[in-house]
Amino acid sequence: MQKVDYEDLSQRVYRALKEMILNGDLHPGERLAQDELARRLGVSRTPLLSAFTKLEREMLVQTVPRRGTYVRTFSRRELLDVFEIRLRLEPLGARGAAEHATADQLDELAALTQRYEEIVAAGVPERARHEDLAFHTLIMRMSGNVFLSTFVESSNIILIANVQGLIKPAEASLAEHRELLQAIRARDAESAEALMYRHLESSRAALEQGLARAEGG
Amino acid sequence: MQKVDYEDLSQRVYRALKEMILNGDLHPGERLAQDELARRLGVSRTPLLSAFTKLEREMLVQTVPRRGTYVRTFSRRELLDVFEIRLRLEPLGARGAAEHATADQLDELAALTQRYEEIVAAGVPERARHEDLAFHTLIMRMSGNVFLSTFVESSNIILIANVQGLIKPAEASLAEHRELLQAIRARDAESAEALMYRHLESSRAALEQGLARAEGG
DNA sequence: GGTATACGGTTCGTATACAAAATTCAAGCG
DNA sequence: CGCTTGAATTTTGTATACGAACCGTATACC
Repeated sequence: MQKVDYEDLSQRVYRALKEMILNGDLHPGERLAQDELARRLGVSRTPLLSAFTKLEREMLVQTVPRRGTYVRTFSRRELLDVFEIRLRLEPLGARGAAEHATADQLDELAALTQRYEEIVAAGVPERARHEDLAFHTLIMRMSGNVFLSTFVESSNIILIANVQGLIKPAEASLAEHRELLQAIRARDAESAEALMYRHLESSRAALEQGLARAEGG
Repeated sequence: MQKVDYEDLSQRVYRALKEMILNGDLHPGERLAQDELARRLGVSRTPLLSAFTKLEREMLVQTVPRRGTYVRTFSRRELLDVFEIRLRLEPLGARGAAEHATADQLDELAALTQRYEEIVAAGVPERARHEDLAFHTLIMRMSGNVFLSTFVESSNIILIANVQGLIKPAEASLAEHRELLQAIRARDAESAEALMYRHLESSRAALEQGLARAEGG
C-alpha cells in the first residue's frame, strides 16, 4: 500500500504562500513581515522562514539581509529574460513528452485540453490562466526530466503572477494546445518541439508588445 | 562608498556546504546529520537547516521528511537530463554575453581564459575543472540574464560534482574557449551561440560515452 | 530459528527565547 | 523650517528547548 505522503508544515506554508503570490493575494513589492504572517497562518516563524528560503531560490521573493523579505518585483527586461528561458526549455520538454509519455499521461493531457476548451468558452480568464499553466506543467512532467519540469514550473509561475492581462487571447492558445496534444500523442517529437516553439514565440511577441504598451501608456 | 555586503550565517554555511559537495568532501549519498554537521561547522541547527533548504531546491541534497537530508545521487539518465538543459541554455547565455558584455567583463573573461590555459598546461585536472566552471559561469553572468546564470550555475555544479573523470580532456576545451572568447569580444552573437552549442555538444557526447563505459565496465 | 513487537535512545520538526541590527519618532541643533 | 542625532520599539537572525517520529536492539511469540 502507498503511504500517504506526510507534508511538513514548512512545505504547506511554502505552497500556501506560492499560491497567494500566484493569485495576487500578495502583490509584488509587498513586505512579508515574519511575525504578522506567522500569526496569520497560525504557525511559528520557523517553518515560515524555511518557506521564505524556498521561495527565494525560486525568485518569487527577495530577502535583503537584516531588512526583510519582499514579494519580488520584475522589470520588463527580467520578464522577457524569463520568457526567453521558457522559449528554450519548453520545446525540449515537448520533445521529451512525445518520446516518453505514458498512456495515462496522454489521457490526462487530453482531459486537460478538454477542460481548457470549456473554460475558454466560459470566458473566465482567471481560470484559463490556471488551466494553461497546468497544461504546460504536465507536458514538462511527461518529459520525465525532473530538472526541466521543476525549473520551467517556477518560471511560468513568475510570468503568470506578473503579466496579468498582457498575454495573448486564450482562444489563440487553444488551437495550438490541440495541435500539441496531437503531436505528442502521435509520438512526433520533431513536430511537438516545433509547435511548442511557435506557440511560445507568439506568446512572447504578445508579451513584449503588451509590456511596451503598459510602459508607454 | 560601497558597503561591504554582510553575509548571513545561513548563507556562509550554504556556501561552505556547496563547496564541500563540489569538492567531494561530502560524497553523493552521504547522510547529513544536523547535530553532527552543526557541531562540525560551529553553528546551531537553525542556519544549517536554512542551508539545507537552499541546497535542496538546487537539487544538490535531498530531504526525506522525518528521515534526514542526504547528498543527492544522480542516475545516468538524470545527469544527461541536466546536460540537455545546459545544452539549451548556455548557447542563449553566450549570445547574451556577446550582446551585453561590458568592457570590464570582457577583460575578466580574457584573464580567465589565460589562467585556464596555464592550469591546463600545468596538468592539474582538479583545478582545471574549477577554472572551466568559472569560465562558463562568467559568460552566463555577462548575458545579464540573472535567471539564466543562477540556474545554469546550479546545473553545472551538479555535473562537476558527479562526473569526475568522465569529461572530455581539458586540452580540447581550451581551444573552444579561446574561440568563444573571440566571438564574444567581437560581439558576434550568432557565432558565440553556435560555438557554445558545439562546445557543449561534444562534451555531452563524451559524457554519454563515459557514463556508458562506467556503467558497462 | 525466524518474525513480530515493545522499549530506549537518537534525530527531526517546530516553537520559543534572546541578542543584535534596523526602524521610528521626537527632541535638539544649525 | 529642515536636518541630524539618539533612545525606544520593532524585527530580524541565531540559539536553545521540547514533543514526536524514527531506528536499533532485545525479548517474546509462532
